[in-house]
Parts: sequence; C-alpha cells; structure tokens
Amino acid sequence: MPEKRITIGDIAKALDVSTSSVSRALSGKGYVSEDVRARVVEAARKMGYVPDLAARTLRQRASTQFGLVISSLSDPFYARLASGFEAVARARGYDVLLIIDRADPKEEQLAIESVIAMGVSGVAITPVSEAALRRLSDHGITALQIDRSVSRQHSLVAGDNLEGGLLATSHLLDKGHRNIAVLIDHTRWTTGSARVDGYRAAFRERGLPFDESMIVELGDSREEISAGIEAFMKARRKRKISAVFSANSIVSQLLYVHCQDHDISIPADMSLVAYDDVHWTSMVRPALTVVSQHVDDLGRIAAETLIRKTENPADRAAMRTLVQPTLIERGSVADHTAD
Amino acid sequence: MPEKRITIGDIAKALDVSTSSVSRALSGKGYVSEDVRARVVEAARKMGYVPDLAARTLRQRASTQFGLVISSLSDPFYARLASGFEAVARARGYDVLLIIDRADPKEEQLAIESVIAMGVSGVAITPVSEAALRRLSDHGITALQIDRSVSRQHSLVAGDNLEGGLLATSHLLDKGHRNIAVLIDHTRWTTGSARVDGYRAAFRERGLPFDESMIVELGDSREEISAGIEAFMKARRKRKISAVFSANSIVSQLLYVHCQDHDISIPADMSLVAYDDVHWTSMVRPALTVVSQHVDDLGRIAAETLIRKTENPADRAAMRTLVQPTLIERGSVADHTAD
DNA sequence: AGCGTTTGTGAAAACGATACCACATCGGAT
DNA sequence: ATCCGATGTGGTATCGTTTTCACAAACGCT
Repeated sequence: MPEKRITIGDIAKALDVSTSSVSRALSGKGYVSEDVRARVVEAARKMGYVPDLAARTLRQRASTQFGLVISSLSDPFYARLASGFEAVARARGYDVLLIIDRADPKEEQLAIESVIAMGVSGVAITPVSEAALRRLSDHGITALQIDRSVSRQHSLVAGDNLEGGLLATSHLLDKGHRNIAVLIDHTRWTTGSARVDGYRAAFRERGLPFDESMIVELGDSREEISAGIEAFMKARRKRKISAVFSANSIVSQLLYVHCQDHDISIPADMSLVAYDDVHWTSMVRPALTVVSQHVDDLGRIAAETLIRKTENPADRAAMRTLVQPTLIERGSVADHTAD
Repeated sequence: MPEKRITIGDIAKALDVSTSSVSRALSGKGYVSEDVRARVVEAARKMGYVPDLAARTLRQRASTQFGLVISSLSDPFYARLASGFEAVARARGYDVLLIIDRADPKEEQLAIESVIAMGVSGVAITPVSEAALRRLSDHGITALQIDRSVSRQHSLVAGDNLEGGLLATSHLLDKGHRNIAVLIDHTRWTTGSARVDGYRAAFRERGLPFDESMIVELGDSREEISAGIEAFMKARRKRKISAVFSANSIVSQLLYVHCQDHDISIPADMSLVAYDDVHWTSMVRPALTVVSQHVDDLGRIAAETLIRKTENPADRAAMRTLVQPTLIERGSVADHTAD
C-alpha cells in the first residue's frame, strides 16, 4: 500500500482509457461520458489517488496557495489575524503558507522570495517596506497589506486606527477628563500615527485645546518602553494627568504592571483606556476599558479580499478597507463629570 | 520588468550555455567551471531569477515544505507552538504549510489530504485520530505527533504531563494541603489523563491516601465546563477542599472568573495551581502559581526532530521526547504547613 | 606513448497534470 | 442527402527543473 504515488496514468491504464479522460473526469472540465466519469472517480477513490499539486501548479502556472507573511505569532493580535485568515482561505480551497518575518526588512525580503518561488497566487502581509510589495507586483502576484499601510498602490485591510484613537479619547473626555496623555510605542507605522491623530481629532472636535507634549512616544523595545513608562509616571502627578490612553498592547501591559507594582489604583488614581482587547484585559479587576479591533474579522476580511482580487484579475485598482473598532466599556475609567 | 517568469532556460540562452550547466551552477551539484559558475550566478542575480519550486518538487519528488496541522490558532498555546516550529523550520530552509483542523477528525482528514497533495516531506500534527497518522505513513510522509499521543508507532514531542501533574500536586501537598481537587476538561487525550495520573502519583509517592472523587472531569465545551465549575464550587465548602489543581487552561480561566464573580479570594479562601503559563496568569493579582510547559521550546524541538527524521530516512524507529515542565511559584497558594 | 582519471559540457529524458488539437460519432435540422 | 453542432475520446506538447548519460578534453602517471 505505501510508497509509490498513484497518478492519473495509473488510473488510465487500469481502466484502459486515456489520461486525458481521467483528467477531465476528475477536474470536471471538458466532455466525459457519465459512464467513464463514474468509473474513474470510483477507481481514483479505490486506488487512493491524490493529485500532485506540484505538477498541477507547474502546468497551470497558478497555484491554490496564499502566502501569509506576518510579524509575529506569539503576539495574540497576529495569531488571531492568522486564525481568521486561515479559516476563510481554507474554506475556499486555498492552502496557506505561513511566514513570520519579525517585522525585519531583511527577513521580509527572504519571505517574499519564498512566496515567489512557491508560486503562490496571492500574498497577505503586514508590511514593513514598500520594496517588498513592489517586488510582489513585479512578479504578477497580488499583494494585500493587512493591519498597516506602507503603500497607497496596494490594497489594504486594517482597523480604523483614527477612529479607534478618537473613540478612546472621546470616551475619556466625555467622562470629564481633560489632562489625558497618550502613550505609544512608535509612530513610524500607520497603526500608531493614526491612533495619535485620533487623539488629536477628539480634542479638536470638541474645540478643546490640547498639549502636544501629552503625546509620549516610548520606543521600540520592551526596555525602552519600560524606561519611558517609569519616567512618564514619575512626572505624572506634577502634570496632573488623570487619564491615559495607552495606544499599543505592549505598552498597556507594561503600564499596567507598573501600576500594580507601585500601588497605583485604577481607576481611582488614574484612568486607563487600552488599545486592543487582549485576553488579560478582561481577566484583571477592574477589567480594562478597551478599544477592540475585531481582529478575527480583520483576518477573515483580508482573506475574502485577497480571494476576490486574485480571482478577478480585471479590477486592478487598489482598495482600502477599514474595519471599525468598538469601545468596550469596562471598569478602568473614573467618572469626573461631577467635578 | 513584470509578468514573465525568468527560467534557467533564459539564463542559458543569455550566456550561450546549456540549461544543465546553469542548473549545476546554481545548485552546486556536479561539475561546473569556476568561470561559468560565476557568470551564471551573476546573470541570475541581474535577471532576477527565482527558482520555480513547483517544478523542482515535481522533478525531485521531494519538497522543502513541512505541514503543520494544529487544533487552533486563537489559543495561545497552539500559537506559540506554531511560532517556535516556524522559526526553526524556516531557519533550516523549510517552508511551513499551516492548517487548522479544530480538533475535528473530518477536518483532520482533509488536512492530511492537503499535505499529501502538496507533497510535503514531513508533517507535525496535534493528532486526533490514528487513521490520519497511518494515512501519512502510507504515503511515505514522516509524521510527528506534538503535544499529545494517539499512536505508539509514530514519534512524539510533548510536555511531560505526568511530571507536570506531579509537580503541581506535590507543591500543594508540600504547602500542607490535603483536600486537593483536580479539575480537568476531559481525559480522552494523553494531555489530560497524564496530568491526572501525576496527581495520583504525588499522593502515592508520599504514602498519602487520596479520593478518586476529587478528580473532576468537566466536559468539552465552555458551557459544560462553566456548569461543572458552578456545581463543583457549590459543594466545595462541604467537602473542605482547600486547594485546586486546575489542569487545563480554559478550566483555569473559567474557574478564576467564577472566583472573581463570587468574591472568593485566592489564596485566602482557596489555593490554586494552574496548568500552562498563559499570559493573564501573571497579570492578575495575586499572580497565579502555574506549571509552565515551555511551549516555544516544544515547537522548536518538534521542528528539529522532524528535520532530523526526514533528512535521515534510515532511522525509522519512533521516538518519544518529553519536555520537562517547571513550576513557577507565584502567589496563589496559601501555606498551611503551620496548621 | 599510452592509459586511466578528473573535470567539464550539452542533449535528452524524466516528473505528473492539463491544454490543445484532431478526430469520431450521433442526433437533428435543412 | 448534407451539414452542423454537441458530445466524447485519445495523442501530444508543455510547464521548469534536475538527472542521467555520453562524450571530450586535459591531466597525471607509468
């Protein structure tokens, strides 16, 4: 039973028909008599035939594989993104080639070479460099940016970070807070910068003045972020900051730990709205008020978009889809409207 | 620049050599003069040549792809497993085909068909049915079980769940607890049953009697588990249970939420040791004492094992690798040794 | 000088599936 | 009677790569 692979040639020989007929019977394209079709399908099943995708891909010059290139998998945000993407892609008959590039341009380049070599018919990527996207298009592979945008020439599926920043900040303003700081890792990516823009927009919408120095950019590494939080929290009282919008999930985590370690009570001493509904935010007491990005939807929509674009090569125009975030009100914001 | 794919034929024509020489120059197998090699490599670079993996796989009857078939990706346990696996596989030149089968035998079968069709050279799988593993071997594909075992004929890389159960229970016993319950979702898989066996072993090691009714099997779905926890907690006082070993991460989560909602203070009212060092257990206060499985190591070791087995088809013997878990002592266990 | 070995090359045959083409056969319509 | 379209079928070229194989030239060694 093991070892040797069954080919359509074997089936053809067994039934004394041509390989062409077997191919047609199994693929359903072209004419085959009902009699032959039935016998072929039966024989294929009985002989344990499995099509060779490598051969098919080579011949058809088009595979049923998608590349999924993301920055991380230990980060639950990316994991859920991947989860949603895989579910839809697979349900629609596509296989998923997974590559983690650690948000490193070098690794991203290698990832791109891999997916080109595999001959995937589409790639969804959390992009770092525009060059990567260009290289994909140059090879006729449709590329879809997810979560963040580095090129206007390529389609995008992402959370609406501006709206998210607006939502978070508006909520704090509505609860009577005025001295609101926003903590962010960095604003090199659209994710960060748009959230901060949302912060600004919330103040502007209400005709309230705001202080640019309340926007605190902490850095890339956990160490930098921790150090930045330390410094920020030292100056906090002096600056009469009553609420923080923590616009990144790592920042939220480290900030929360800092508060625990320094007996800063949330929301009594400081109110907090965090970005991203990661699991622990609902496990702590009081649970954190957060902006949820609906991450699995994001992944699913990305897959659907990619399928649509690869299957209709006609519409080449780039499109941008923004998924609206939602504020989930829990217990980390104090109400100061009475003050 | 775009569209048309560059082949070794194109390079051969450009340099007026044969495709054979180009192939040899690029693959490094067989004789090529230094002169030709250099010119080919240069031309390949300049023309933007990318090898066609489909063609190579077809010809060589062996791909550089691994299948990774896991139950979930939104569950951080599997996500980290996948993360570790991908990192090693990729570093060693293998691509990873990711499939989520929701621990459903039907979907598992489909997953297997997919990886066979793709012609992967190895598969790492969190298995559900033995049939799936057999089908892989029948097609000459090396299969590696990860996390749990359903077949002794196939290699395994998993956490040592017996040791983990022993570790957790011993710790509670050492802290003076005697009425210790163990809560588990189900024991159909080796993960669950071995942890419970570890619980029994801890009592036996110390020559202490234990009560089988303290082993509570809750069910598969979140609903069943929640209901089971509800019932268990009602009877808890009567049964004088001072500590719980929660042997599954979903159970831990629902149990913890129950305690929050019912103002049961940990560890004052009840001590708790949880299985799996998932993120939230270190974010809550007091942080939970847990058994850590070192999940990313698990994934990495799985990849290394799979590589070793595929590259040395000689050693066909199945091997079982158990990664030793560690107890991480935090604050969820009360010390009753003084009583 | 002669003979093996090393080094290097190109032609051609795979690998498995499918697209294309040529060719039958059979109705039915003209 | 002829033609035409629909229905089936088999042969063959093809996708891009690697792998024989055959053959040459150059080299070292008696």
